[in-house]
Amino acid sequence: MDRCIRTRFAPSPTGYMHIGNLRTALYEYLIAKSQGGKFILRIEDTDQGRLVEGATDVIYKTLEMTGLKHDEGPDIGGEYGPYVQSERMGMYMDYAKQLVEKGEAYYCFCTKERLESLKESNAEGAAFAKYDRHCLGLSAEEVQAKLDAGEPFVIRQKMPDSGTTAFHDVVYGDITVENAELDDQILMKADGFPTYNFANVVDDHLMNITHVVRGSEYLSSTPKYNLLYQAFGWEAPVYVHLPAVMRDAHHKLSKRHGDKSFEDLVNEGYLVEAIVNYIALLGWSPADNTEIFSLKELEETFDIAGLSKSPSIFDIKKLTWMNGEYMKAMDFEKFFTLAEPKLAAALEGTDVDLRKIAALLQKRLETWNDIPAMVGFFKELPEYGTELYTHKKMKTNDEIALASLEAAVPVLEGLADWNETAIHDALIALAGKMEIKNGQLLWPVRTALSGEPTSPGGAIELADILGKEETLRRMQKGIAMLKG
RNA sequence: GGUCCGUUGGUCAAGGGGUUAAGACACCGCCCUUUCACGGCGGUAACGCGGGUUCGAAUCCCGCACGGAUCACCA
Repeated sequence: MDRCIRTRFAPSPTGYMHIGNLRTALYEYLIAKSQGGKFILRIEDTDQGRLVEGATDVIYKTLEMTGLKHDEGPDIGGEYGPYVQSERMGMYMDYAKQLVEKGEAYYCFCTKERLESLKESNAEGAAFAKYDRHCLGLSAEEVQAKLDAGEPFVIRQKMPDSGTTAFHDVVYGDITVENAELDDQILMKADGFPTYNFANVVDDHLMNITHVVRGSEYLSSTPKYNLLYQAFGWEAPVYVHLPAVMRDAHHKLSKRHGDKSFEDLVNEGYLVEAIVNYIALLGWSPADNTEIFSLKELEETFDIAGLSKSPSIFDIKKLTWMNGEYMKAMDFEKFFTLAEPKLAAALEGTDVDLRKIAALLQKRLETWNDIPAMVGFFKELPEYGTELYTHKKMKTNDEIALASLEAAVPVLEGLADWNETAIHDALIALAGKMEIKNGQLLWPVRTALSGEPTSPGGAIELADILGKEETLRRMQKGIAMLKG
């Protein structure tokens, strides 16, 4: 009678989608979907200080763009709502009181000042100070009296005095800690709101979450979570802790330190599919060596056993490579549709054939943002030096280049039809007649036409796209430079 | 500092007692080619250290080192 798997993505609305969070969402989605389960979105917006306008929209938009479609959430409802944590605030106190009645939690009236002094007297270089359970000994009458007097209070979880707590994590295996290490953590704050840990446990249980998937930074607080489930008499979820996504060996990826968010990558010209594919492989590997996966294929292939324990460094170079693979595999019409705005912007004011340029670009483009630099010369011939005409492999130098260009001009001038075939045939014939290698003729032409050391396409393609008039003009310019 | 976790090439990683220790990115070389790229072929490069257990250890055990996480009335 295994329950249907339910995972949840519980982001706080910060206004952008962190790559690490997106990967967590992806794995949560895949764990559920690979086994026919449900993926739930819960917005954790209780951090009043960090509220950002429009931030929840970023979350919806990202899930939509990436295809991580949730089955339940604030925007689409579901039978376990509300799905926005701030709307659930009324429900936690009752659960905390349940625990008090069961003797699993207790009221604490200690002032912040007392807690502070506790820490200081305890400090000894060590930043660790357990609560001394000062209020645990209060009798029911004493508690009631303080409550009646309106004294501010918190509710603390009563940890076991001895023994150990063990739990199993799907990624990290069995983990055991001494209960003596555990602090009587606060469940309900003096303002009547639950702490994050407490709200999480209650929410996850109420939403029937079967697999709690989160960053490994929660590994050390998981025993407390587990004890909470036990205190309630609830079945604990399956835990799946994920290693961090790093910027380098020492630092997690962090927006604050300039690392790119999901939307930054999209804005920099990366394809959503490639980003998803790449981050799927950051911390997970399939049974075989496949690397290119659509989301659908991931849903079919994903296996929790492929998750790794150690952190992985985000490598933009590999993402870039993968992005190029997606570009190449794309249907040309789709590629053109996506590339056209960038092309049009870069080549505004010219009448070159954008489709032809796009066709040349598709096999060599890695990100959309590379487009302007690659095609700028179509609009305007850049300043360049004649050293470009010397190319060892093509066996060219200034002298050969000049001869080639001077010979090519009249040939091209005489062409009635201006198309790739005509240009190709004319130039190849000319090279034959001149008894030089094709490259010795074509390299100088390509150079004169582009003014760049590299270009998306060779002499023939460039001449075709630039048109007869502009081609000849640029060749004359080259001739003048070589003579000068 | 206590506790927990981690450690295979520069990066992602497979491999979990016997392997020439996969594959991918990056890098380098060669081929193809009108440049670059694409594509093809090839190359450089790794089991943190020290002890055990074993006929045999990257793999199991114990130490150590290094790295990370955590120890809030933050989430």
